[in-house]
Amino acid sequence: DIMYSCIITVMAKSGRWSEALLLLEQAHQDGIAPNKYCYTAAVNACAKGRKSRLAIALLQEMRVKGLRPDHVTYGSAITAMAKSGEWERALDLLREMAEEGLEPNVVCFGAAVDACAKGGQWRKAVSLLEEMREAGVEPDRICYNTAVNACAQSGQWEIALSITDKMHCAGEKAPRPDAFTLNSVMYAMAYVGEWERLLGMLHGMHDVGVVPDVVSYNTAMRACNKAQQYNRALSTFETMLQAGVFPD
RNA sequence: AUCCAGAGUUUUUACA
Repeated sequence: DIMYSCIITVMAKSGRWSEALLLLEQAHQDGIAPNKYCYTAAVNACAKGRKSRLAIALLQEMRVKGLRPDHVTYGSAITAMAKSGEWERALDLLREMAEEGLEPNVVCFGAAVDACAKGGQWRKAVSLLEEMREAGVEPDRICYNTAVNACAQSGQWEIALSITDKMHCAGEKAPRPDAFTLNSVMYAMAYVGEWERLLGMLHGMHDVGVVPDVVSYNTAMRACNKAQQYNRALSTFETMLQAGVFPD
Protein backbone atom coordinates (compact mmCIF):
# COMPACT_ATOMS: atom_id res chain seq x y z
CA ASP A 1 0.00 0.00 0.00
CA ILE A 2 2.80 2.34 0.86
CA MET A 3 4.35 1.43 -2.46
CA TYR A 4 1.19 2.33 -4.31
CA SER A 5 0.70 5.53 -2.41
CA CYS A 6 4.26 6.62 -3.03
CA ILE A 7 4.15 5.86 -6.71
CA ILE A 8 0.78 7.49 -7.20
CA THR A 9 2.06 10.56 -5.42
CA VAL A 10 5.22 10.75 -7.46
CA MET A 11 3.26 10.37 -10.66
CA ALA A 12 0.75 12.98 -9.64
CA LYS A 13 3.48 15.42 -8.73
CA SER A 14 5.37 14.95 -11.95
CA GLY A 15 2.27 15.71 -13.97
CA ARG A 16 1.63 12.09 -14.89
CA TRP A 17 -1.79 12.15 -13.36
CA SER A 18 -3.39 9.78 -15.86
CA GLU A 19 -0.83 7.12 -15.00
CA ALA A 20 -1.41 7.78 -11.32
CA LEU A 21 -5.11 7.14 -11.76
CA LEU A 22 -4.48 4.02 -13.79
CA LEU A 23 -2.33 2.77 -10.96
CA LEU A 24 -5.23 3.04 -8.54
CA GLU A 25 -7.20 0.76 -10.87
CA GLN A 26 -4.23 -1.56 -11.02
CA ALA A 27 -4.19 -1.86 -7.24
CA HIS A 28 -7.77 -3.07 -7.32
CA GLN A 29 -6.99 -5.63 -9.99
CA ASP A 30 -4.07 -6.92 -7.97
CA GLY A 31 -6.45 -7.56 -5.12
CA ILE A 32 -5.01 -4.77 -3.00
CA ALA A 33 -7.43 -2.46 -1.26
CA PRO A 34 -5.96 1.04 -1.57
CA ASN A 35 -5.87 2.90 1.72
CA LYS A 36 -6.72 6.50 2.52
CA TYR A 37 -3.32 7.73 1.43
CA CYS A 38 -3.66 6.14 -2.00
CA TYR A 39 -7.06 7.68 -2.52
CA THR A 40 -5.92 11.07 -1.40
CA ALA A 41 -2.94 10.94 -3.71
CA ALA A 42 -5.28 9.91 -6.52
CA VAL A 43 -7.66 12.78 -5.73
CA ASN A 44 -4.70 15.08 -5.89
CA ALA A 45 -3.86 13.61 -9.28
CA CYS A 46 -7.40 14.56 -10.32
CA ALA A 47 -6.62 18.11 -9.28
CA LYS A 48 -3.56 18.16 -11.49
CA GLY A 49 -5.53 16.70 -14.36
CA ARG A 50 -8.59 18.88 -13.82
CA LYS A 51 -10.82 15.89 -13.38
CA SER A 52 -13.35 17.28 -10.95
CA ARG A 53 -16.00 14.68 -11.63
CA LEU A 54 -13.56 11.84 -11.02
CA ALA A 55 -12.39 13.45 -7.79
CA ILE A 56 -15.95 13.46 -6.46
CA ALA A 57 -16.38 9.87 -7.58
CA LEU A 58 -13.24 8.81 -5.74
CA LEU A 59 -14.48 10.46 -2.55
CA GLN A 60 -17.69 8.50 -2.85
CA GLU A 61 -15.83 5.29 -3.60
CA MET A 62 -13.73 5.72 -0.47
CA ARG A 63 -16.81 5.95 1.67
CA VAL A 64 -18.30 2.87 0.06
CA LYS A 65 -15.12 1.00 0.99
CA GLY A 66 -15.38 2.17 4.55
CA LEU A 67 -12.57 4.70 4.37
CA ARG A 68 -13.15 8.10 5.94
CA PRO A 69 -11.92 11.08 3.97
CA ASP A 70 -9.96 13.36 6.28
CA HIS A 71 -8.79 16.97 6.08
CA VAL A 72 -6.11 16.18 3.57
CA THR A 73 -8.49 14.23 1.35
CA TYR A 74 -10.98 17.06 1.38
CA GLY A 75 -8.24 19.58 0.84
CA SER A 76 -7.20 17.72 -2.29
CA ALA A 77 -10.79 17.39 -3.47
CA ILE A 78 -11.47 21.08 -2.99
CA THR A 79 -8.29 21.82 -4.90
CA ALA A 80 -9.55 19.59 -7.69
CA MET A 81 -12.70 21.72 -7.84
CA ALA A 82 -10.60 24.87 -7.82
CA LYS A 83 -8.47 23.76 -10.74
CA SER A 84 -11.62 23.01 -12.72
CA GLY A 85 -13.22 26.32 -11.89
CA GLU A 86 -16.02 24.59 -9.99
CA TRP A 87 -16.28 27.00 -7.11
CA GLU A 88 -19.81 25.97 -6.16
CA ARG A 89 -18.80 22.36 -5.77
CA ALA A 90 -15.80 23.46 -3.74
CA LEU A 91 -18.10 25.28 -1.33
CA ASP A 92 -20.38 22.25 -1.25
CA LEU A 93 -17.43 20.14 -0.13
CA LEU A 94 -16.63 22.61 2.63
CA ARG A 95 -20.16 22.30 3.95
CA GLU A 96 -20.15 18.56 3.49
CA MET A 97 -17.05 18.00 5.57
CA ALA A 98 -18.45 20.16 8.34
CA GLU A 99 -21.61 18.08 8.29
CA GLU A 100 -19.49 14.98 8.72
CA GLY A 101 -17.95 16.51 11.80
CA LEU A 102 -14.69 17.44 10.10
CA GLU A 103 -14.22 21.14 10.78
CA PRO A 104 -12.50 22.64 7.74
CA ASN A 105 -8.97 23.74 8.55
CA VAL A 106 -6.94 26.60 7.14
CA VAL A 107 -5.83 24.61 4.11
CA CYS A 108 -9.37 23.58 3.17
CA PHE A 109 -10.55 27.14 3.46
CA GLY A 110 -7.55 28.31 1.51
CA ALA A 111 -8.32 25.88 -1.28
CA ALA A 112 -11.93 27.07 -1.29
CA VAL A 113 -10.82 30.68 -1.56
CA ASP A 114 -8.73 29.63 -4.54
CA ALA A 115 -11.75 27.93 -6.07
CA CYS A 116 -13.59 31.24 -5.86
CA ALA A 117 -10.59 32.98 -7.37
CA LYS A 118 -10.45 30.59 -10.30
CA GLY A 119 -14.20 30.82 -10.71
CA GLY A 120 -14.16 34.60 -10.95
CA GLN A 121 -15.99 34.99 -7.62
CA TRP A 122 -13.83 37.60 -5.96
CA ARG A 123 -16.53 38.83 -3.60
CA LYS A 124 -17.10 35.33 -2.31
CA ALA A 125 -13.36 34.82 -1.97
CA VAL A 126 -13.09 37.88 0.24
CA SER A 127 -16.13 37.01 2.31
CA LEU A 128 -14.74 33.54 2.92
CA LEU A 129 -11.95 35.15 4.91
CA GLU A 130 -14.55 36.47 7.29
CA GLU A 131 -16.46 33.20 7.34
CA MET A 132 -13.40 31.26 8.34
CA ARG A 133 -12.69 33.66 11.16
CA GLU A 134 -16.23 33.15 12.40
CA ALA A 135 -15.56 29.42 12.26
CA GLY A 136 -12.56 29.97 14.50
CA VAL A 137 -9.94 29.48 11.80
CA GLU A 138 -7.55 32.39 11.41
CA PRO A 139 -6.63 33.05 7.77
CA ASP A 140 -2.91 32.69 7.14
CA ARG A 141 -0.78 34.40 4.53
CA ILE A 142 -1.75 31.97 1.80
CA CYS A 143 -5.45 32.64 2.40
CA TYR A 144 -4.92 36.37 2.18
CA ASN A 145 -2.76 36.02 -0.89
CA THR A 146 -5.35 33.86 -2.55
CA ALA A 147 -8.12 36.36 -1.82
CA VAL A 148 -5.96 39.20 -3.13
CA ASN A 149 -5.35 37.14 -6.23
CA ALA A 150 -9.07 36.53 -6.63
CA CYS A 151 -9.56 40.29 -6.84
CA ALA A 152 -6.58 40.64 -9.11
CA GLN A 153 -7.82 38.10 -11.60
CA SER A 154 -11.01 40.15 -11.92
CA GLY A 155 -9.13 43.39 -12.39
CA GLN A 156 -10.18 44.71 -8.97
CA TRP A 157 -6.87 46.31 -8.15
CA GLU A 158 -8.29 48.74 -5.62
CA ILE A 159 -9.83 45.96 -3.54
CA ALA A 160 -6.68 43.90 -3.90
CA LEU A 161 -4.64 46.85 -2.70
CA SER A 162 -6.91 47.57 0.23
CA ILE A 163 -6.60 44.00 1.50
CA THR A 164 -2.85 44.29 1.14
CA ASP A 165 -2.88 47.51 3.15
CA LYS A 166 -4.88 45.83 5.86
CA MET A 167 -2.25 43.12 6.01
CA HIS A 168 0.41 45.77 6.48
CA CYS A 169 -1.49 47.44 9.30
CA ALA A 170 -2.67 44.31 11.09
CA GLY A 171 -1.22 43.09 14.35
CA GLU A 172 2.26 41.82 14.91
CA LYS A 173 1.26 38.19 14.57
CA ALA A 174 -0.81 38.75 11.46
CA PRO A 175 0.58 37.67 8.11
CA ARG A 176 2.56 40.31 6.19
CA PRO A 177 2.30 40.76 2.46
CA ASP A 178 5.00 38.96 0.51
CA ALA A 179 6.00 38.77 -3.14
CA PHE A 180 2.95 36.63 -3.94
CA THR A 181 0.69 39.32 -2.53
CA LEU A 182 2.26 42.22 -4.32
CA ASN A 183 2.68 40.33 -7.57
CA SER A 184 -1.05 39.71 -7.59
CA VAL A 185 -1.79 43.37 -7.00
CA MET A 186 0.53 44.26 -9.86
CA TYR A 187 -1.20 41.71 -12.04
CA ALA A 188 -4.46 43.52 -11.36
CA MET A 189 -2.89 46.82 -12.36
CA ALA A 190 -1.50 45.28 -15.52
CA TYR A 191 -4.92 43.88 -16.27
CA VAL A 192 -6.52 47.32 -16.32
CA GLY A 193 -3.63 49.12 -17.99
CA GLU A 194 -2.38 50.93 -14.90
CA TRP A 195 1.23 50.43 -15.87
CA GLU A 196 2.53 53.60 -14.24
CA ARG A 197 0.97 52.74 -10.93
CA LEU A 198 2.36 49.24 -11.32
CA LEU A 199 5.90 50.48 -11.84
CA GLY A 200 5.52 52.67 -8.79
CA MET A 201 4.56 49.65 -6.76
CA LEU A 202 7.38 47.56 -8.20
CA HIS A 203 9.94 50.13 -7.17
CA GLY A 204 8.33 50.59 -3.77
CA MET A 205 8.53 46.90 -2.88
CA HIS A 206 11.86 47.22 -1.12
CA ASP A 207 10.39 49.87 1.17
CA VAL A 208 7.93 47.34 2.53
CA GLY A 209 10.58 44.70 2.89
CA VAL A 210 9.70 42.57 -0.09
CA VAL A 211 12.24 41.66 -2.74
CA PRO A 212 10.87 41.69 -6.29
CA ASP A 213 11.30 38.36 -8.03
CA VAL A 214 11.14 37.13 -11.61
CA VAL A 215 7.36 37.12 -11.52
CA SER A 216 7.29 40.73 -10.34
CA TYR A 217 9.47 41.91 -13.21
CA ASN A 218 7.75 39.70 -15.70
CA THR A 219 4.35 41.08 -14.73
CA ALA A 220 5.68 44.61 -15.01
CA MET A 221 7.18 43.99 -18.43
CA ARG A 222 3.96 42.48 -19.73
CA ALA A 223 2.08 45.54 -18.54
CA CYS A 224 4.51 47.83 -20.34
CA ASN A 225 4.34 45.81 -23.52
CA LYS A 226 0.57 45.77 -23.40
CA ALA A 227 0.59 49.56 -23.15
CA GLN A 228 3.19 49.71 -25.94
CA GLN A 229 5.70 51.20 -23.53
CA TYR A 230 8.53 49.17 -24.97
CA ASN A 231 11.27 51.41 -23.64
CA ARG A 232 9.82 51.02 -20.15
CA ALA A 233 9.74 47.28 -20.58
CA LEU A 234 13.36 47.27 -21.61
CA SER A 235 14.47 49.41 -18.69
CA THR A 236 12.51 47.19 -16.35
CA PHE A 237 14.40 44.24 -17.77
CA GLU A 238 17.70 46.01 -17.19
CA THR A 239 16.68 46.87 -13.65
CA MET A 240 15.93 43.23 -13.09
CA LEU A 241 19.35 42.11 -14.24
CA GLN A 242 21.03 44.77 -12.14
CA ALA A 243 19.08 43.52 -9.15
CA GLY A 244 20.61 40.12 -9.73
CA VAL A 245 17.35 38.52 -10.81
CA PHE A 246 17.66 36.37 -13.90
CA PRO A 247 15.08 34.77 -16.18
CA ASP A 248 14.73 31.00 -15.97
C1' A B 1 10.79 14.53 22.73
C1' U B 2 10.77 15.85 17.25
C1' C B 3 10.51 14.02 12.12
C1' C B 4 9.39 9.45 9.23
C1' A B 5 3.85 7.55 2.50
C1' G B 6 -1.36 11.92 0.96
C1' A B 7 -3.59 18.48 0.64
C1' G B 8 -4.02 25.26 -0.38
C1' U B 9 -1.61 31.08 -3.07
C1' U B 10 1.39 35.01 -7.76
C1' U B 11 3.50 35.86 -14.02
C1' U B 12 3.92 32.42 -18.44
C1' U B 13 2.05 27.25 -20.11
C1' A B 14 -2.91 22.93 -21.77
C1' C B 15 -8.48 22.11 -23.85
C1' A B 16 -10.26 27.02 -26.46
